[in-house]
Amino acid sequence: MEVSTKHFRKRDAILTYLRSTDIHPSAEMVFTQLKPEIPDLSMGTVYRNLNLFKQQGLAVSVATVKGVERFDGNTEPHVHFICQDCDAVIDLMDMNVPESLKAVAAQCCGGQVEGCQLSFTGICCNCLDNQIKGGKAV
Amino acid sequence: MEVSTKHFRKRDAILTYLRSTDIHPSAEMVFTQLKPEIPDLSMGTVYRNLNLFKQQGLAVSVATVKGVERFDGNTEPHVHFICQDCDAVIDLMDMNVPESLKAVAAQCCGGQVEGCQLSFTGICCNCLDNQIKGGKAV
DNA sequence: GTTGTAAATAAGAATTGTTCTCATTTAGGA
DNA sequence: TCCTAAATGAGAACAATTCTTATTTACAAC
Repeated sequence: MEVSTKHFRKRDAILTYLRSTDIHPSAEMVFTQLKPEIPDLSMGTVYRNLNLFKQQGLAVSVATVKGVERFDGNTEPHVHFICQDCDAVIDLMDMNVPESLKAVAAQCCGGQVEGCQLSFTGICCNCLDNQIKGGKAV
Repeated sequence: MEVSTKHFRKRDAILTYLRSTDIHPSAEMVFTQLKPEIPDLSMGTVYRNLNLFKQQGLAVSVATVKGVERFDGNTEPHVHFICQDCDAVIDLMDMNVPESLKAVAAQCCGGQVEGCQLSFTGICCNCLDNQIKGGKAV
């Protein structure tokens, strides 16, 4: 009872993982996650398929954190919080970007607006806790 | 009538250029711009000082476009438009991020919000024009 | 002036994230 | 079985960035 043919097993595994997680993984995080169950997976395949998903609109690049691109299988535009300490990329699902802004942006620049991205940076609650409990002076 | 001592001439030149332009240059763009007037400038110095400015809050990193970090000497939070065709990063000065959003974000994630970034992607007016005039099919 | 010290720098090596190349495997049709 | 096109692994190649080291510079103490 195979869900996917052998031919696309890796591609499917990458997309499935991307859709199942909310950690907004980098290519390497995807690789590390899937390697144990797919021992002959290679980084090339991960990058190749992530880029393919971007082209096809099955995934988006949500941020570049310390030089590393982060991906999201949730292509609905939503807001992110990026922790400067642990590099976590966290969904702020309760917030949404005012749809009206896109129209305003188009007017401002006179061009054709296709996407928008709102993200906050700071220290996430976990890292805040650790800083206090661990006595790590800020 | 030297504005800066010889010791800081390069650092100052980089910051001055960064503040004088609105093209949101990459490290290489800064280098290329200043090299003619400062022939012995090196890329190491550009990167070193850009990172220093970021730490000191004199500059910010506004985006990573096709793997290349882009800088801004204007540290006031404002909105950007990124052209997917020519990689231009353009200020949308008429728009501003609702200050209230930051508070909402802090509530959402329970962490400490320090900055926020709103950017739109699409095709800028120049590239739109070129596509039409040049007859380049999309 | 000379000496000493710390910061700034140039040059290029090293590192790292990403893309490319090419030989191999696989699927599916003729 | 043969053929073709797509997917892949492995590692080379590439590009952006950081690191290393020797040199230069400013400036203060002598």
